[in-house]
Amino acid sequence: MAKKTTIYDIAKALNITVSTVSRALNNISTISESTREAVLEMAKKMNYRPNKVASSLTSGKTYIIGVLVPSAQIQFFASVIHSLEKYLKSFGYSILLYQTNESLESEKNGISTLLEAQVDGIIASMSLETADVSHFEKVKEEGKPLIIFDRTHDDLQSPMVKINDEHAGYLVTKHLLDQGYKRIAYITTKHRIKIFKERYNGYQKALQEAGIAINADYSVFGELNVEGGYLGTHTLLKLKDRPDAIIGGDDYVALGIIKALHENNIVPPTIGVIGFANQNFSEHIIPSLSTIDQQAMQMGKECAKMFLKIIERNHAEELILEPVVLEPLLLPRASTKRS
Amino acid sequence: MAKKTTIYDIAKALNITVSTVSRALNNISTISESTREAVLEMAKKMNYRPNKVASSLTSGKTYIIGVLVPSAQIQFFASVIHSLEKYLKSFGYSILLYQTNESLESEKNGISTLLEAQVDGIIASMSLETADVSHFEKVKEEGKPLIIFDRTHDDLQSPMVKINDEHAGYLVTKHLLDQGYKRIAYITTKHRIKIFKERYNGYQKALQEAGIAINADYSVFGELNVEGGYLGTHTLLKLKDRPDAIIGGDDYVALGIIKALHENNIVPPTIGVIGFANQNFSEHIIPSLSTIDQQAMQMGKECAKMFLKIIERNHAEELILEPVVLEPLLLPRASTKRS
DNA sequence: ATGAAAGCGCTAACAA
DNA sequence: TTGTTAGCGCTTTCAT
Repeated sequence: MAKKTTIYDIAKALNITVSTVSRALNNISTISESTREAVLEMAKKMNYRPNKVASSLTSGKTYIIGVLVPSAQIQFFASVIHSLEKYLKSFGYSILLYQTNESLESEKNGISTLLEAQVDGIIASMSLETADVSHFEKVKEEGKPLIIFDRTHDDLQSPMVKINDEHAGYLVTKHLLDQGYKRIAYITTKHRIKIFKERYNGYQKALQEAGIAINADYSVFGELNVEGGYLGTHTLLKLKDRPDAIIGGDDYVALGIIKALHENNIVPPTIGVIGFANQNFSEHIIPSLSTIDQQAMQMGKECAKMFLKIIERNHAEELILEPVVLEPLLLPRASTKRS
Repeated sequence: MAKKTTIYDIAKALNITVSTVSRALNNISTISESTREAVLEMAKKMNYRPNKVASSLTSGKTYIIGVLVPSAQIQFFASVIHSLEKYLKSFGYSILLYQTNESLESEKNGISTLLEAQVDGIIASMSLETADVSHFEKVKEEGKPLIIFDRTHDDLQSPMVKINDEHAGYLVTKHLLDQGYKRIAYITTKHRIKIFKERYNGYQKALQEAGIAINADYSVFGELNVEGGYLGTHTLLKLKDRPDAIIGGDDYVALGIIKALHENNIVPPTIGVIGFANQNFSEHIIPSLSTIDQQAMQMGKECAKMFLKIIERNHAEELILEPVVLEPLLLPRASTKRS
């Protein structure tokens, strides 16, 4: 590979100076149309490709934004990433990805890595392990915008985008009650992440409103996956007073619930089953699974918009924006439909 | 935010020069243990954070590698991204993500964006639209490694990682034949992407081997999603000589097939159904879906390994590595099981 | 083992 | 409108 062309080469070829070339390339006001065109033409002719690293060093802006998530393999996060990248790209930003794999240690490293890469900001969702959040404070110490989405934390004051999880829990429970279910169980995670707690609160609230006493046996805390739903259901089926509906902490849990019920020759909605997250399979399994849409795409877009808004008024650090709270969407389907 | 500490500040504080600090920080051989420790201590004390942008400018390495995929929302790609990031991270690399959304135009922009960001290499899978591949050549012109995975292209000579798709198609068909199915249909995409063609070739090959004539009516070309499978199945069910098994171009197509069968009160394996991709729901739906595992995680890891290998011997451009071809894995499950 | 000094490619005052 | 000139923070010869 021949040595790469720089603005110096263009300047030399045109007998002008680098600053003029720079101005032409960046389309800065005070430049004559003729030289601008000449520069652009020569740039193309010489196969010039701007070096963003160099420009970042001087300007202090990389146009890269760090995205820190538990895992790109979790569909919800994949959708948020998709949406973030798609939207931010149109504003000239790229996405530097870091996965924590639900580890606090890795999360700390992630913050460091992204900061060292001089990202212009970080959009993050916490790992399940995260209790202490001081590593996130470092982002703000560097004066860079930090936006937290979905998995938030009380100790961290920061702009955030989330969904109304309590309402999600409420909606789900209310829906089951409306369908005539009375003994409603809930299989969820033992983790202390706020959103799961809030959903659970919504569940309790709906039951209380309906004047139904909360049966402790109906709350099962396990893993948030197919296995968790499966095992939890077996526990529930052993009860003298079996539930007539089960809420899964997410759609995978719900899948496990359906599987376990099936083994006992029970097909929803005989026992109603509902999940959270609207995974792309949920609509298509048989019976189709009732669930809550968490608006991952919308969430990505809102994060991006928030980031851009903060970047615009460049005294980011000071102002704490109001959290954006998206409304969960109930998707009633066959698995809860009593006709 | 106070001005950030640089190696200059550390040098001044310790009354040594920046070069010494740099050496200490980078753990370069010719440094006395005592000064190394002193530097490290002072660095910590002064809250020093290295600026990778600056070091990239001099060293010419960013330790960022560009990942260009159709969409992070497609689970296969999400898994590859997950795997890539996870593995490469342990070697000090970060991932800059670019999605083409199946658009050629966007793919070209992606290559430019990544190159301008001075990535150390690009790992890519082509968009469905991609016929001409000249934009990929630019990566190599800059002397940077380009690794193509899964969706490859005949015109592009480059290190690649793929799976044996013809064999995947063969395996699927052979499995159905072994289960006693005879009239095997195939619902796939009209797109000319190589992998789909190859799978189809495998299907034909297996039928030929079994001495079964290929019935043109049994090949349906539609969209590669649930809807495609659903519509395709309705077409197939109208045939006088109905198929007794249907292969779906991927697991979503298979989901659509099952859905359509269900509406006609047919439950697999009465008509056998099998897919490709082993989506994470496939194992858990009822009946569980037979499919092919495409080893997304493995593919990510192989790409990463290949990249590292090329980077090591730094005369990358010259050598074309042998393609890594992963073997597809048949996962026979209930949807095809004739007992 | 350490220091001095020249850049990497670009931006952004300040001058002209 | 264009040119001059410092850097940005770090790496890396070449000296010492």
